[in-house]
Amino acid sequence: MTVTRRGETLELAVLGLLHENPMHGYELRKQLNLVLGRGRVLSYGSLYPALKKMLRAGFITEHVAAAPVPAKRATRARSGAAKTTTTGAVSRRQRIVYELTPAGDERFAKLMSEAGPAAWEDDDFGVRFAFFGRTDREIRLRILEGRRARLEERLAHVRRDLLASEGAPTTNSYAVELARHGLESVEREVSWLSDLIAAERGEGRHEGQDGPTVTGRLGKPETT
Amino acid sequence: MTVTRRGETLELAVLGLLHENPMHGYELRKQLNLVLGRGRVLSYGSLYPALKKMLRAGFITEHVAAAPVPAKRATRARSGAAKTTTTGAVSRRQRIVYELTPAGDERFAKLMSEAGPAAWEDDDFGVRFAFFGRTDREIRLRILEGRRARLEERLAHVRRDLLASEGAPTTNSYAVELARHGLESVEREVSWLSDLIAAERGEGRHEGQDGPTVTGRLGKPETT
DNA sequence: GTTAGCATGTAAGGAGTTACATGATTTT
DNA sequence: AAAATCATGTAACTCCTTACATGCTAAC
Repeated sequence: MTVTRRGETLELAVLGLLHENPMHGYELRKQLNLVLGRGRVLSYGSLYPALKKMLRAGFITEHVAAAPVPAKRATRARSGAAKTTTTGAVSRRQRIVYELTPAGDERFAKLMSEAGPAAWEDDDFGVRFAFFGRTDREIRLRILEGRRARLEERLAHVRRDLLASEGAPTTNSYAVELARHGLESVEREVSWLSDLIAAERGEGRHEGQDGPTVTGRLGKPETT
Repeated sequence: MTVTRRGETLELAVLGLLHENPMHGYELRKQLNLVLGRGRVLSYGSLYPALKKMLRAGFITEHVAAAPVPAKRATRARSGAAKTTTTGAVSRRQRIVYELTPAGDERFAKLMSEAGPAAWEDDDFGVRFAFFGRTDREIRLRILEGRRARLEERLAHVRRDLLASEGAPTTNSYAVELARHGLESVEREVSWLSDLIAAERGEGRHEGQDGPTVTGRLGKPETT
């Protein structure tokens, strides 16, 4: 019925992340929080059932794995002395690692290529953007431009309502200030998008091997 | 059980808006979209049931009213010539106007004074901020500071996850850029809050009659 | 030794969306 | 004449959160 169903967003995000590398739930969630953005924090009550569903659908597989030795600190804390665990290797905390199946891979590609109107909405956009590394430039541009148009539409709408509300008997300055601030941050996102679009277009000809097309603002600030 | 229940946000927003002036559903929704912020658009499927619930609770009353003459355009378009409507005055489209009862007034005051942790969350914060005009400075400060702390906590969390993800085998530049952009806009909100807090503190002594305490950034840009 | 973080789940419930229904009025 | 906007609702459904339940491991 509906062109692009809600709820596929989470699925897409999981597929995308697992495509990069296998992960267990707990870590997956942390990555999802970044990718889903807006400071949203996904609950386990959402994540695990979703994973189960994807398992049933055959998009992912699970297998129990031992957590790798904590690396950094492991050098010092208790050298030999394996407790009393049956297996020779120190039985670490168990975790369930999820991995993409070929079917999941296909599913991911399919969802990514369907860049319908839902892709310009907040969450969906964030997820699709996060996986631009594996998206054709044509689609990248479509999404970026669609998103920008969507935001501009939003701006127009809000500005309109804001003007209308100024005619009201009681003008609430705080509400106006709030709306103004909101407007400003949307405007900022629009210009961010414009930069990205320009960069994407600029790279047009010599497009090729290296991942991200962004140049202007990208790059880690001062981390080494 | 829970300190401040979800779902009270919409109720609070409606109470606050109706406190300013009576309104019908359609208009209420527009105002709510401003106050709820983030470009969220509330559906009627949420609004009307909520209003019904508040009616039952006795916080608001409804009464049918005729829409006022469209005002602006009415001056030119057809001067005298009232169509053929039975009533002397041109029978306008009917609308249901909602008004606050004394009980609703009380309810609003009560909810506003309970500025618990829920008040620093996105939606709740926006609503409370919008009604700062009728909030004590003490509470205003508590909310502003709580909100700022909440955001800073969020920042720390995201930055932590971001660093951790950089150690991953596959570093996804787009995801990083997305997170960076998100971070930036949260940082901007923090400084906005800091300005507001400073302004709020500055006005400390000669606090009094005029509504908003904000001075630095407020004021319509170039409208008139 | 206690707190904080790691790790995985389930059940119940709520809040809100979508889709459906319907119709008047205004603007182009 | 058509399209947009105004205006009010309901029913089904879905996604997600909250609260519960459990236990290991690292750091202070």
